[in-house]
Amino acid sequence: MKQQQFTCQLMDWHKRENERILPWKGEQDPYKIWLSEVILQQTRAEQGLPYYQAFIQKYPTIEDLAQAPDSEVFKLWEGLGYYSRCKNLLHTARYIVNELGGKFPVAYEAILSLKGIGPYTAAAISAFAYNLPHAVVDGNVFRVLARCFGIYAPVDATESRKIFTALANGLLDKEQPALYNQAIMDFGATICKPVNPLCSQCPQQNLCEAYLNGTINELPVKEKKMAKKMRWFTYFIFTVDDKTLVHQRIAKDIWQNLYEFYLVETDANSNWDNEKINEYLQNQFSIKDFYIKYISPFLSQQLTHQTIKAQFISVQLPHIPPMLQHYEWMNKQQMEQLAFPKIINEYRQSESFPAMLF
DNA sequence: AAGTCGGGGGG
DNA sequence: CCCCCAGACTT
Repeated sequence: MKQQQFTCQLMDWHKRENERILPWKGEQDPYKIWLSEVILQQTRAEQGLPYYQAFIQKYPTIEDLAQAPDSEVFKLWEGLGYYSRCKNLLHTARYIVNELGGKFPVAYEAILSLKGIGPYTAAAISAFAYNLPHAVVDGNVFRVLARCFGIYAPVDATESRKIFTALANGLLDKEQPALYNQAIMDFGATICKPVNPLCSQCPQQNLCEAYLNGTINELPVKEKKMAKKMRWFTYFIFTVDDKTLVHQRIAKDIWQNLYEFYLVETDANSNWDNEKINEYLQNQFSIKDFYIKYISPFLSQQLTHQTIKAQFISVQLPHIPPMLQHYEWMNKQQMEQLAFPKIINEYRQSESFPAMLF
């Protein structure tokens, strides 16, 4: 039976050749498992590793996390991306502490119902923390199964999930679900890699459809290709004495809950010269008495589905204009507590080393 | 079912 | 430059 052979060869590889070491491997505390899995959603292990360690050190228990202020947790998450994960993490920590007496749910369905926990993370926690027989289906598993079993169903189609999940659960070693799940993900990450997989040293050579048919580069199949948008951000950095205007992003858009400066988004690369800035400040805020300290060129940041071009215009004001009073004005020390998008931090860093300016 | 949400690393 | 990553949520 091919399925049993796959599992047998996978477990054998795991026990004898898998040398991948990560701090959450073998962990059984559901809180730590949960934290690591959320951090690792759509994130490479190497990228998430320092964040995991920082979170565990600062919040050793779920009670510690639940009691922490939002801003502090977002600051710790800063730079990791997909910030709704952080919001849901806090929400669920507080829910478990306040409504469930701090006891992490044990049943798969109960775990799945928590905010920020989907099918993958629920299976991972069930298996790693409680050794329950649920197979994880992540990007690694999609790829490994598509190749080994020659599955051409597109992995990014909702309907295909059922096929892969059913197959994954059929392959699961039900005597040791935690070990099996760890094995298949490590295998996908180190041997059956997305590009240039190490087929020459692969333990599944004898049964891998893609390898035997020479179709490794065709699998897995993806069908969606998202168009990229270009967005032009002009940030006004308004300062009055030692205070700077900041604003928390609340709209349904990128970087929700993070902070930024005063933003003007335009359709195209509009040229903000002195004259246009004068006109804008007078018309919008009735500001006349100001000093333009610096106009930066556009910095660029690539996101998955959009390219951000951001420009920074530093404007010193004699006093806080009435029309900008409802914004937050913070000094340097206060600003250090806030989480900013990467492109803003890049500018802020260059700002503190004027010699390095572009 | 399709769109949206970041940032880093590798080819 | 493009693709992918220990996915989940919203519409």
